[in-house]
Amino acid sequence: MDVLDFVTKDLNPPQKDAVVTLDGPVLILAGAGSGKTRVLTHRMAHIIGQGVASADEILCVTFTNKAAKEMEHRCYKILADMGARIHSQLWINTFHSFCVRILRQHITMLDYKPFFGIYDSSDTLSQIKKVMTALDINDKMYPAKNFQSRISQAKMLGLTPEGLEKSSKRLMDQKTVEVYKAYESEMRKANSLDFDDLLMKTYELFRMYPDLLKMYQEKFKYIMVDEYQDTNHIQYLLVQMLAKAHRNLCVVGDEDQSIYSWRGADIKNILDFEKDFPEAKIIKLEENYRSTANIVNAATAVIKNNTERKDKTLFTSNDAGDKIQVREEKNEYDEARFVAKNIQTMMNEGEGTYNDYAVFYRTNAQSRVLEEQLRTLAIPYRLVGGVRFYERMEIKDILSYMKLAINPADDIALKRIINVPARGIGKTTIEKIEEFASKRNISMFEAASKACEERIFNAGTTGKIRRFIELMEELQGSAVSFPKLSQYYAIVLDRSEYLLNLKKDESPEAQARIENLEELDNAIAQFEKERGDEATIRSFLEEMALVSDVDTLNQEQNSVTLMTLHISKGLEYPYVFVVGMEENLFPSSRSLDNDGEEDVEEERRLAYVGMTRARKKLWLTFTKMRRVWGQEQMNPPSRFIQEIPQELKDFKTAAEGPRFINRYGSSSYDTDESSYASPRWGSLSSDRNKARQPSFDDAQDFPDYENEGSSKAAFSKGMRVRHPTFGAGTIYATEGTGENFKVSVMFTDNTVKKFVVKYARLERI
DNA sequence: ACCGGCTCATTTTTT
DNA sequence: ATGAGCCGGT
Repeated sequence: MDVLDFVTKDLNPPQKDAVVTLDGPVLILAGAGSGKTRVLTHRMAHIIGQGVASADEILCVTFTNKAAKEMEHRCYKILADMGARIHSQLWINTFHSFCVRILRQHITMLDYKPFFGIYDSSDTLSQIKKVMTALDINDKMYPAKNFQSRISQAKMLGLTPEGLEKSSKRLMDQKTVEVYKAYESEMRKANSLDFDDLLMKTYELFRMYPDLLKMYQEKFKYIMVDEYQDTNHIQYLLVQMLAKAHRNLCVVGDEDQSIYSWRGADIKNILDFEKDFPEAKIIKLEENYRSTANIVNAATAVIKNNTERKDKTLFTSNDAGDKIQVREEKNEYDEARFVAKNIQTMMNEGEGTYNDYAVFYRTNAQSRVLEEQLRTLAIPYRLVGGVRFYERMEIKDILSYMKLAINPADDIALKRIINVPARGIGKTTIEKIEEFASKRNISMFEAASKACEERIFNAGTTGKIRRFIELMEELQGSAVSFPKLSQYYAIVLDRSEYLLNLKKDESPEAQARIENLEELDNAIAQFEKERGDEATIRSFLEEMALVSDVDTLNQEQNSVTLMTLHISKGLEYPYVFVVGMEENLFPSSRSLDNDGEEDVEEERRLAYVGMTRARKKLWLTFTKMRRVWGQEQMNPPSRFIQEIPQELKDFKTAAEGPRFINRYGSSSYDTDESSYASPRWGSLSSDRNKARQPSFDDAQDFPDYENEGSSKAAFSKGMRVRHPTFGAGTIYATEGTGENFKVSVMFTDNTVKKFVVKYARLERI
């Protein structure tokens, strides 16, 4: 069988079209359950199988590690089935891991040291607090969280501090600019990047070095972006930038499943794709293979109420199946019991396994009651989301030891562990070190060491600090001499006396922490197994920063899944309960506040996402009364329930008193209360890696790229230069020699950028 | 340096 | 209702 037959067999016509159309921009509007991943993987296999491009000339970007892994797995599988040989690695990444991959190679061109650290949002927040202290900004009047989100928003728009300054004139923004600037310079000192930086710096890199960009533009002959409706502006810019040379950009998404505008996703990116690429081919995948007809039709009816969407209608040839079960209960306890009882009953009737059931809710707080009721009926469940593994205190602590050992400039890591476990180095001492460090413009680690030499502290304190420094120096040494990650982990646990301290403590919390550290040990073992020689301390830290949940790695117990509607995207279950379908909860009251219809539309998309997760049967429940923040509230049933056509739903109530029956116009409410009337129950490596990866310098594909600019006439202070992206400017500082010769240029708009002359296309003017 | 009580906020979550 | 984070007292 030839490649074409192989990759298109068992596909419907639009799917086939999507797999076959390789050249030019393609927009695939993929409805829920329409076989999107299948199309993407087959398309990749098609490209590789036909030999149009090799595996490493295709860039595929997704949003979550999970999606990337799944895609990679399926892609390798079909390639193997096809008998295709792959000679290089596939570039299936999340946006962030793609950027890390680029930056790991080229970040020195942005004047960072090669092994930058990655800060998660809590590290970022600490950093912002640190900066605010230095700037003497009151945390009460200006909460650090606000700055964090503003800075993040700016970065998602691709705005540097200077860019932000120009773009806005409002008062608070002036402060934001100030904090942003200082934050930026602190991050540079710490040689670390936050999540937004990963995207932003990559964008900057490509803007500063057009030749480098060109190399990647030419390398990636085909680009595919999954979940395009969730891209934010900087991601959009990156994609546009990379796709420029070949214009072989294929984006896949569903505007009806855009539920992340509140974190910067811009639905316009998908809605306006045809404006960006007028020659784009539009392919709609509208046939749903997942759900019963009743579910598909109900979801379709709901989403039809949105105005901001493309013309796309989901259909299915599946059986009608059961009607949507709409259920009213008295309060959230009864609602939870209804869910638990139904699962129990169905399980007793032999309907699937616990894994087949999922319960979705709008807010995390709703999970508690559900958990109680499931426990009461001894139904195993697992909660997805909530506190993430790597965000747990003990995990972050130990990782901070490792981070600091590798990057002594990481002040945030140092502050985290200098007195954990307690070493008698108190708040005052830490503040003094911090002050000392900022005065001399050195890292806190250096400052601590200098402070000891210069007898800044009394003998006792000096001794304590000395011991900490010695510990860290030892760990720095071990990082080199014990290259095996698992060994190193054991050393850190031991030498830091972290584990010892927990073992002394006999509280159940300490016990749980020890278990988590064991879990981390397992994760490390797993990581070593997967990566082999590449399982270095650095690659592990990177993995921990970029991979969300270790929990999902192991346990495969049979249990009911509880999660928010947001997390449910991309998943499917035979039996789904969506609870709390009430106005002001879902749609949330916030979305109703501003009378903008936009916000409600996003909630509606969320409802659509939730409903379309169900394969066989869907329950939607609401309550007459619910306790929210200690207050009893009565809310009418969600508009989304009412938007489902009468004939598709089966309404029952177990709540006495006035009913919302008229809102439904439903006549059927044989309450079936008997079974629920019972009284309520009780409460309830660096160098080795370098050698392996082809570095920027030996990019043989682009011979002229290398030579260009490298031997240009010397640049010196005061010289006027022109940069292809930023225009004219003046050199006001130079540093380094030979390959490392760098110049700082101030452009006409007062922005300053530092270039590696060898790679920047600077022209004298 | 540590603990305990107080205030406050509280959609949604990835990386 | 609940938990996290902060301030102030010991």
